[in-house]
Amino acid sequence: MLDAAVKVFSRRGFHAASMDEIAEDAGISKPMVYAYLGTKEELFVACLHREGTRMMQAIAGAAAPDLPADDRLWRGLRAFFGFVGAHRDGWAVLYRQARGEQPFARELATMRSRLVEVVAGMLDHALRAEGREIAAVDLEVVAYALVGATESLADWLADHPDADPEKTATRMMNVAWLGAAQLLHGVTWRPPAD
Amino acid sequence: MLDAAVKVFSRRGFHAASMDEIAEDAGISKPMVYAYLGTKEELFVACLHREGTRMMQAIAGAAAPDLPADDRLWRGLRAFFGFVGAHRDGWAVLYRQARGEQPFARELATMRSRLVEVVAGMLDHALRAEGREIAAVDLEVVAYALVGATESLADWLADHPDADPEKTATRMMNVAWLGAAQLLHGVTWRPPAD
DNA sequence: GAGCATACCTACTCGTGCGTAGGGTTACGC
DNA sequence: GCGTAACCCTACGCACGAGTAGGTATGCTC
Repeated sequence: MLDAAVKVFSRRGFHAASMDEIAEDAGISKPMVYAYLGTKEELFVACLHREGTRMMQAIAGAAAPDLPADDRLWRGLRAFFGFVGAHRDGWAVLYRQARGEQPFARELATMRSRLVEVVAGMLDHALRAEGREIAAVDLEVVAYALVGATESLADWLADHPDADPEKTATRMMNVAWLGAAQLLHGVTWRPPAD
Repeated sequence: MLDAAVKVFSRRGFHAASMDEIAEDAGISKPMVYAYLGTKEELFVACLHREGTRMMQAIAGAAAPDLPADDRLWRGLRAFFGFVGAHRDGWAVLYRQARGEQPFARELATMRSRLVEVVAGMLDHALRAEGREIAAVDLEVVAYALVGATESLADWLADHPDADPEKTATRMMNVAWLGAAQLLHGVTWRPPAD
C-alpha cells in the first residue's frame, strides 16, 4: 500500500501526485487511503519515514562501529549505493521530492544531519587515533561535503539504471577516502597568497 | 521585479508561491506581472535563467582556462561560494526548488551537466599533462561527486548566514583537491578482497 | 476641452484536487 | 427472512489559486 504511494510520489512529485492516482494504483478507493493512512501529508511523511528507516538500517547494519575507518566507510558506502540501486523510487521520494517542500525539509534535514554526524564521528575517531584533532566545525563541513558527494552519485546512479552500485561505491571511495586520508595524515591545502 | 519573484519562490517553493503574493511583494498588481512576464512557469524559468546565468558568469569570469588546474579549481570554488553567499535566495530557487519539479528539472540538469563537463574537462586536462588517462565514465563520475559535494556545502553555507564563503571554499579545496591530486598521481583505492 | 491611448487595478471565472458524506453490499446472528 | 454491523464505493462540497475581462485614471494630441 505504501509501495503504491512511493511509486506515484516518485513519478509525479509530491504536489503533482493526486490521492486519486495513488488510490487507483493501490487498487483501492480514496476514502480507504484516508481511513488507513490519513491525509496526504501524513501519507508522504509515512513514506519518507519508512524509506529513511530502511536506508539507515541498511547502512548501520553494514558499517559496524568497531571496524577501522576505511573499511567502515567502504561498507557503509557499498550498502548505501546498493540500497539506492535497489530502491530507486524510494530514493527519488526521499531526496528529490522532499527537498524544497517546506513541511518535509525538516524531516529530511534531521535524517541527513544524523548521517553527517556519523561521518563526522568516524573522521574524528580516525583523527584521534592518529593523535590529531581539528575543529568541530571543520569536521562537520568535511562530513557535509562527503555526504553531498555521495548523494550526488546516488542521483547519478538513479539516472543510470544499468550502472553497477558496487562500482559506484568504489568510485566514491576514490574521491572521498583518498582526500580524507590525506587530511588524516595532516596534509592540508592552503589558499595561495594571491 | 524578478527580485520579488526570486524572494517569494525561495521562501515558499514553486507551488506554494502564489502570483498574488509575488505581485504584492513587487508592489504592483497581478495582471501587470502577467503582462510583463507571462505565466507562472515562464516567470519561474526567467528567475532560473537569470540566477543561473549570473552564477555561471561569476564562475567563468574567475576561473580562466589557461590557469593551472589547482588554481582554476580554487578560483572557481571561491567565486561559486562567494556567489551563493551573496545570493542565498537565488541559490535556494535555483537548486532547492527546481529540483524535483518535473518541468524545471531539465533546465537545472542542463546547467548542472555543463558544470560537470567543465570539471571533468579540467581533470582530464590535468591528467593528460601527467601523461595519464582514465575512462571517460570515471571522469564523469568523479566530476559528479565533486559537484555534488560543492552543492552540499553551498546548502550548508546558505543555512549558516554568518559563515565565510572564502573559508568554505578553502574547506572544499581540502576535500576535493587532496583527493583529486592523489588520483592525478595515479594513487587509487581498490576494494578489499573480502 | 473632446478624443484617444496607455498604464494599471478590482473583481471575476474556472479548473483542480483534497477531504468527506451518505449510500450500497456482503456476512453473520437470531 | 430480517436486523445489523463491518466494509468499501461513488459522488459531492469546498478552498485555493492561475489567468482574464472590463472598468478607471492619467497623460497626450489637436
